[in-house]
Order: sequence, then structure tokens, then C-alpha cells
Amino acid sequence: MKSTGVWERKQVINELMQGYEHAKQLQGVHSPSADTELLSQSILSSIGKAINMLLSRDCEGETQPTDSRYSISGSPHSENSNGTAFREDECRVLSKKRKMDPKWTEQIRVSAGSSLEGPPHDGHSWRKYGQKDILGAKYPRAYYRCTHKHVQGCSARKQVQRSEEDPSIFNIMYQGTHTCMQAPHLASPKLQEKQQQQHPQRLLLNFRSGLKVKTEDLDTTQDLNSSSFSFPPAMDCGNSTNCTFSSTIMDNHFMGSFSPPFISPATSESNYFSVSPCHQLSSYGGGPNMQTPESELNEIISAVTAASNSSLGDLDFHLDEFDPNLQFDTNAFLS
DNA sequence: TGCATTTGACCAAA
DNA sequence: TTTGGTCAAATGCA
Repeated sequence: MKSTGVWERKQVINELMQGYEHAKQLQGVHSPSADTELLSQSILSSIGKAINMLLSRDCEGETQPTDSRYSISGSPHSENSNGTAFREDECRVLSKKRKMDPKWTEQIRVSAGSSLEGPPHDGHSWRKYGQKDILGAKYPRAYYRCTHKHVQGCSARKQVQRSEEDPSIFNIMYQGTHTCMQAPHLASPKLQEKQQQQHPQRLLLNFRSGLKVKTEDLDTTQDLNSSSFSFPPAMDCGNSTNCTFSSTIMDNHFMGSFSPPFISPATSESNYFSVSPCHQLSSYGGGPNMQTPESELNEIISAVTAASNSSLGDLDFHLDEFDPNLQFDTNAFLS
């Protein structure tokens, strides 16, 4: 029985790898339009996630075969030189406090134009409550909590830290789920108007950022490398409808195409693939952006999921049976 | 004036 | 004792 499950997963992973290769080929074929580029990135990202999901294991009482090696981007996750990277040892490091909160990480690459503004908003209102230099880390870590913490008792928090290796990448660790309502009608009209005036292009920017679109000018990071870097004010959206297309949303939709039992927030990333799920899977339904109905994303999501669903659709996964010794170096795809 | 950010201090886990 | 996470007073901004 167990060997059957392992075999099935290997088959699925092989299929996904093929899909990944095909998507890469497609990326090289199509005309260099922004839309198709985004789609290609999304497909590659999603397939990579699926692979990593299969490679992931539950943290509870088990070692974690998945780590930075499985980053589909090929970028190692050496956020902290002391080894306590955002993703590695996530279960251990983050279990210091609030052990019951679901946690997951994302890595978001900001576009060149917004690289100094910090990570794109994710459809929720965040209030910064602290920033701390992390031992061995080049950049400080910023702490955010939901703006509606006191009003609605929302316990969602997130930590944002710029990647050392690629300053254009923000590691965002979410902790807790949003219980607040940030529906458009609850957001301040004044704020909405203000944001629209200030950042009319933000929607597109965030969409691109969430998908980790390749930035055109990644070399222009001289300022990013400054040790005096500090995080900008939390981008406040407050309007989940107008500020969507965050990576989390994309991921949630993507994840939604799979069977819930093995969906985990821990794998919810824009383009890099996190360690295996560490927390209650049942809490996933209350993820950070689950209340954001991006019907307009359906087309994109369906396109993204189609690539992987073709192989996954009818398969029944049992990650608890997954062979821990089966390891894939997905970096091999990124040559 | 109200809200958000900054930043030093404090607390708790390892 | 060290270090990460949080608190809260001070400060800034619209």
C-alpha cells in the first residue's frame, strides 16, 4: 500500500516536471508580451509549487526533506547567515510563541520600480509594530499586525525581511489568519480615494510583483544593499477588491484546485516554495486572503492550474506515505 | 487631532 | 545569556 502511494507521487512529480519543462519551452516560444510572460511565470511557479507540495512533509515529528534546494527559482534561502532562514527551521524557530497560529511564508520579488518601496501589499491592512535587526542578517526584520487587531480582534501578523541574496525579494512570513473583514464597504472611502490617486498603477504592479515578474533592472540595487535599509510604511490597501492579485490570493486560488486535506499555508508562496506544512491544515480556510473574491482571476488561475491538474486531477495523495528519501533538485530545471 | 511609524525597552524561549 | 518577538512612548505626517 505504502509503496503504491510513493510510486503514484513519483509519477505525479514526473508529470509535473514534464509540465514544467513544457512551460519553460512555451516561455521561450511565445511573443514577448507582458501577459504571456506573466502566464508563463505563473505556470512555472504553480507547477513548481505542486512539485514541492509533493516533496513536502508534515513537520510534526518528522524531518523535513524540503528546504531551499527545492526552490523553483533556484535561489537559496539564506536570509540569515546564522542558518535560521525564514523557511528553514520554520517550524522550530517560529514556534517560540503562538504555537497554535498557522504560519507560512512567501517570497515576493518586487519590480524594479517599486524595489525600494518594500513588498507589495497583499490585500490586507497592516500596521507596523516593530523592526528588529536579526543576528547575522543583513537587513532588519519588520513586524506587522493587522490594522484591525483591536477593532475586530484580528490576530493576523506578518514579518517582512528583505532577502540578502536578492534584495529585490522580500521574505514575508504570515502568522495567524485574518478574522477581520476588509471588504470594500468597510474600507474608508477616503482611504480608497487616496490610494487610487497615489498609486493608480499599483494594481498592475502588485499583480506583477505577486507573480514575481522578472525585473528588468535587478542590478540597480546599490541602494538596496545599504545597511541603513529600513522598511517603508506598511502599504495599506483596505480594499481587497481593488487591491487584489496578491501572490497569496493567487496561491489560494491555486491551492483551491487541490484536495484540501493536504493544502497548507506553508506552501503558499508566490514563486518560491516553502517547507512543508507545519500547522493545522484545517486553519487554511481562514488564510489571509480567503475573503477576496477575485473572479477576474479565474481565467488566469484556470490556466495556471490546468497545467498541473492535468496530471493531478484524479489522483489521491497521501503525503503521510510519501517517501522521505525521494528528493528532487528542482534547481536542475532552472539552467 | 488622529493615525501610523519609529525605536528603545522588556519579556520569554532556547 | 542570547536572541527574537512584542510593547509602548515618542515622533511624524496629513
